[in-house]
Amino acid sequence: MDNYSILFPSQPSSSSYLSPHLSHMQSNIISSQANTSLNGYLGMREEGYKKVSAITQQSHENPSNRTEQFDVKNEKKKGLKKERKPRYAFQTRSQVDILDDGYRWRKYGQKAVKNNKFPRSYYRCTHQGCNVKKQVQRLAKDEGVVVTTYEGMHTHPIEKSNDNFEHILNQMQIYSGFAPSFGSVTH
DNA sequence: CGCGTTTGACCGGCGC
DNA sequence: GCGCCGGTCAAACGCG
Repeated sequence: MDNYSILFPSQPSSSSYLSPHLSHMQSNIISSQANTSLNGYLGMREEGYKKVSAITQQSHENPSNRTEQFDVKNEKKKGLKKERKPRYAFQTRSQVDILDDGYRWRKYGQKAVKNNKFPRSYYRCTHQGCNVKKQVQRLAKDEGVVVTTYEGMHTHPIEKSNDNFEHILNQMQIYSGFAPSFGSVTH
């Protein structure tokens, strides 16, 4: 956790090691809604999503309930494509992939990424009724950089409230206008 | 025993 | 239609 620092997308990588001055955290948040060139920097395919609707993440997709999934399929048959929530990407310089952010995540998949020797991991928030997902992936170019992509927003409080990273989270929420999950590391 | 991870299978979309 | 690709499922497994 000592080497948590932010890589600013708009800056050359010359001085990518920064002390964690998290008041600048918002610079690191890339919204898929904004459709800026920053997405290109991340090499993500946010623009490839067909529908970014502003629906709240309701339980239209219950992992443990097969019948509900059938409903979703029915919906799709009516011509409704799978709706996508906006996604938010972070870049963080860290040795470890697992950035504990105060929420509880359950890993549900891992896939190899093309042109990247590192795999991408898929996590889902384990909170009841919370369908927030995130993907964690390491940059092929710079293996010191971890890209975390959040999908959806938490509608529930953080479950852990540990050390000083908690107030950092608050900072982020203030600056960015949404409630990212990021922060404390269980040490 | 409850919860989280691992990992191959599966599935839908898309390009050819 | 077929194969690739990104994403998800779920059974088996691991661990406290």
